[in-house]
Amino acid sequence: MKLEQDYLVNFLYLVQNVIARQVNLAKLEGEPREICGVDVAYKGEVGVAVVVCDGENQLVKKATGRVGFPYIPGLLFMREAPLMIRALQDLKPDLLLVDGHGIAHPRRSGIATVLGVLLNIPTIGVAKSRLVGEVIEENGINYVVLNGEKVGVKVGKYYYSPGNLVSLDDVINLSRMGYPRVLREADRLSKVYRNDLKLS
DNA sequence: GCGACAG
DNA sequence: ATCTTGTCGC
Repeated sequence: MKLEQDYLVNFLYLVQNVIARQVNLAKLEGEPREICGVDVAYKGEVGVAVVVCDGENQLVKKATGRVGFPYIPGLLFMREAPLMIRALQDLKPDLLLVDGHGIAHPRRSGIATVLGVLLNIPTIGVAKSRLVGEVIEENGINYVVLNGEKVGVKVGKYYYSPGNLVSLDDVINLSRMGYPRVLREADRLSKVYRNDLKLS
């Protein structure tokens, strides 16, 4: 599968626009009790999604499967969201951190937003590099501005943006706590399981 | 046409 | 993301 300029891309853009319209940027209410992080590692065409959670009972869940969709900037969700959803299974975290952007996206529909809307849970996107927007400093905060609107913040080398059911302030608060442990663990474990793959 | 472009 | 050697700095 190597689509490039297909009608499928336009269709997926339409899907993202519909999802973006469902986003709710209301402030998170109360302290999230269970916070999870999700990431994916690959071994060729096979992907391993890992979810790591903090809270009452810490837990790790994973899902493995062949990934048939290619990586296309702006359509990352098509490549990784399916496996991430499988790894999450019936989990309903109070907050899910996703490796990638939220509304700091061309159509305000990054993978964190897609997961947040589809699963109807609070999500925040944490990316290692910029996809869109410009970074503008204001009152000591480096905002990611898109079309004149603040859609996220940059702290160090990381970009944080709302996925769904969280406010920009919630995102700023999280960004001030350093790179999330659950994400670092999800990243580490996904690679561990990836390496243990074609063996045991 | 050219450059940019999450993972 | 993944591949992949050596090198710079704390």
